[in-house]
Amino acid sequence: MTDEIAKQYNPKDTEDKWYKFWEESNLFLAKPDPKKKPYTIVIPPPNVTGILHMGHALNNTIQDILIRYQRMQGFNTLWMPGTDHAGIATQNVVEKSLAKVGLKRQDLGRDKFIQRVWSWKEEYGSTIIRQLKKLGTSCDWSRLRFTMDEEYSKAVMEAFVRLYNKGLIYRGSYIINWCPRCQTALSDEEAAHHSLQGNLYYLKYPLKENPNKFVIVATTRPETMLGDTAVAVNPKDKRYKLLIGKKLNLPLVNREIAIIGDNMVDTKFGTGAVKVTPAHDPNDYALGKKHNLEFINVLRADGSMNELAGDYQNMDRFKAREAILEDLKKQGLLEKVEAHELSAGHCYRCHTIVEPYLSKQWFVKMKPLAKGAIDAVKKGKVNFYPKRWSKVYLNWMENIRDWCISRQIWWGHRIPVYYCNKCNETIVSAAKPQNCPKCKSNDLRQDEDVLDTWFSSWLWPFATFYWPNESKDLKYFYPTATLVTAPEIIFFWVARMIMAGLEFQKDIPFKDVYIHGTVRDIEGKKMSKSLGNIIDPLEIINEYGTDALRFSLISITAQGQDVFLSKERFEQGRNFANKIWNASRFILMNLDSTMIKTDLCQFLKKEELTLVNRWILSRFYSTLKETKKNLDNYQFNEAANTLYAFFWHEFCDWYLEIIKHDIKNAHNQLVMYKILDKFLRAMHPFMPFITEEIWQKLATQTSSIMLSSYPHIQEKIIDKKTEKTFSEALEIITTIRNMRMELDIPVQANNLGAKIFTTSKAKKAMLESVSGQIMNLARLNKLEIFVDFKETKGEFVNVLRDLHISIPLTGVIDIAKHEEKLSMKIQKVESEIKAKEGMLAKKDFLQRAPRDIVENEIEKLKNLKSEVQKLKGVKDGLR
RNA sequence: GGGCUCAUAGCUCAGUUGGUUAGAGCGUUGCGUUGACAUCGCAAAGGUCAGAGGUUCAAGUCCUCUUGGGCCCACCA
Repeated sequence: MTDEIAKQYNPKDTEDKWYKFWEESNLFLAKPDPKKKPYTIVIPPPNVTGILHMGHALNNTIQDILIRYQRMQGFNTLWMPGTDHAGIATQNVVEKSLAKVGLKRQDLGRDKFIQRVWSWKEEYGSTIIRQLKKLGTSCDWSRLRFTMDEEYSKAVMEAFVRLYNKGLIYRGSYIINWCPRCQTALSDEEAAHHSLQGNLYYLKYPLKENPNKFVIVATTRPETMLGDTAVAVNPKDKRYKLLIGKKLNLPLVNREIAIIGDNMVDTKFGTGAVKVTPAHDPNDYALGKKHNLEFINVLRADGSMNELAGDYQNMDRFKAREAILEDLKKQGLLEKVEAHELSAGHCYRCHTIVEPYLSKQWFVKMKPLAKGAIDAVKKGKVNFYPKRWSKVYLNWMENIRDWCISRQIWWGHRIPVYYCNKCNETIVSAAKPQNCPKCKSNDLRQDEDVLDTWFSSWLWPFATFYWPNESKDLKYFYPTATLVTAPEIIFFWVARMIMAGLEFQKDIPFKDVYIHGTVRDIEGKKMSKSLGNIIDPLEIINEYGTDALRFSLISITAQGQDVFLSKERFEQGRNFANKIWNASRFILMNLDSTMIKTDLCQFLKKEELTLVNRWILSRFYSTLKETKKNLDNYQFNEAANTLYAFFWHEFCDWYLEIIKHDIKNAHNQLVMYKILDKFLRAMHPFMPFITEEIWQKLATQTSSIMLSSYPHIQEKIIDKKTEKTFSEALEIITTIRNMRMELDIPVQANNLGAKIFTTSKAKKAMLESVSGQIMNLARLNKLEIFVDFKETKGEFVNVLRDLHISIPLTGVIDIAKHEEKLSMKIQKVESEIKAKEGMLAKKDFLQRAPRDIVENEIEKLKNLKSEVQKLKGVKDGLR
């Protein structure tokens, strides 16, 4: 065939070329076809601001493996791609670039700013898509979606209106998580709790009736005291019982506040008296509602103190904290300060400490939506892999709280709610209404807020098919097969998609959820820019190739386990690619083109294959069976490593080395070609580029390996007996090689004769059938096989289980060393014998263990005993 | 406070219904290059499977506890 194949595999020569070919040949395209079964995956849409990191690389490699595997298995596969508008993140990026020229978004105004974001998106938003293509992902790019597309936005509006009309969306004033930097509300999930070292401050509030007496309260956020409207104690607490109903004088602001009693107060924490700030703490909010307290908000949206904060007005909340403590101290009202570990919510976008903040927001009632989503997982309609995540999911679902969906930013889906400026009527409508249905005025204004980004992403599995239109595609491809994602977005996204699917499509969005691990650095730290421990996938692709990246990543990803990465890890993938390359190169250089047209089955009807070929074919199909089983169970590392071990250590190290000496033999020609062909197909989902490149060099039936079928398991060809016989021959070869080493006999000297002594005629015949291979690889010029062991002077004898193996004793041998080796082996075997004897002496074992296990053990004991005897004989013969 | 997860060779990790002699990659040591591959080959060394108890004929694998990492959830002011 071709004789101009490079000695080393160079990914750069192949990757972009084949990707372009696949795309231009429309091989990723999917159309509904009633004759075929669909297999759909929707991509977790990366943020438009995203740049490819290892998490993406892992996530998308797994999806691509599934898609390519199922495509080759004959499914009508669709991998739906797209990007997410990522409201806060994208707005932040554009605001930053504005800040560089000294502008704020308010300077532009809403419409101009949004235009700016769109043009930013046009320019940079497809970066991540280009990068995904470098990974080899076989998405149907003709369907690329964006969560802010017109059609998609319609779906978002529709979902809002439907939920509102069902009474599942409401507006109200509640304590929400507020990010003072982004100046927007966040959902509970977007406020990530991290513990931090803070203080517990003990403040003294004087009693009104006797300013020399105090109630001491403990707080971690002293600045909120400006908004205190009560102090609460537990009515059962003897210390404070009598004070309930009395008044305190709130320091610094000189406001009168009451002491109230409530069972919620923990008598053991702090002093047992708690300051109540209903506008700045969720607990206090509840108390405020219950006891009809005043709600005094002392903060502005940007985290500075407002006009109600008196002297502290305009100070940042943390500056105000210091000032207030200073003043209290001066007045002798700071009792003490204790170090205290606390946990505070942090904005998941900018990591600023969020403020519990009272404001008017839109919410989704979650309990009614959660019900079906809980059942779906409990009844196994949706399955998590690994299973344990279903517990995490259920625990969250069962304690679900309402979802704050309004954001005070500009980039996003504007809430489809309009207010009449005349009569104050609220109108909820997907499209802007002409006039107020109540007073007919056309003076309407739209709600200023936009929706949480996740309020659009939760519709992803069906909104990408233009829901609410009942498209053919939606009917055909929904529900999808598998969702592949990371654990941190189970709540954000997975759970909500299940709820949305059941609510709007009346069906689950996907059957399986595969949760992979987090990619970490070698010290177990999460990879992040700020830590500077990032391994850039594009750099790895550049240096080692995409297939190397994909293979290495997959081979170390045990199901759902975190991945610890160092750069060297990718050498394994590169080396493997090179190994595949060179083995293929060898085969191509030696392949007789007439042979490859022969059909294996036809050939097998006429002839029985030689042993070595029966062996490798059996090994291949055993490997394939294992691989498919692993893939079907989402055990990607096992699948990859099974193929790796077969190809490298069985096919290359043994098989090719054996047939090398007789490569033109028809059997060898046929089998090496068939196995390479089938191996490439089995490997293709993992390493798409190199497999295509080699496939194209083989004479092929189809234009792309992508269009070929995944190999089918040929159960009839799996022959465990042959596998066993052959592996024994391989062990004999290793033993003889070791003996040569011990005697320092050079491999090149092809003048060594060996003898094998066995114990039965049957075994002799079996060994004779593989004697050619043994001679070949042990570099022997003569091999004699006998039934009974006869000691011969001047021979170097070793024992392999029930066999004696001997070669002429040339030169000097270190008898003492060899004796020691034998002794150690004898010791080991004897201890095994002892263990087996103990086991077999137990009645319980004989009675309760399955018969085949018992028989197996008896057989083993017999063999061990005979082995130890032989070993002893050889040892005695040494002197 | 609740939950999850990890501890197996020098290092990073596999080991899924309990049943041969616990595996891989890297690293280490020795040998090897006149045509598949040094991104290679042949071989070797290296493990009380964190500790204690239990279930079982049989435990790296199941149960309980202990120790030490990591993670998630939670309105402890």
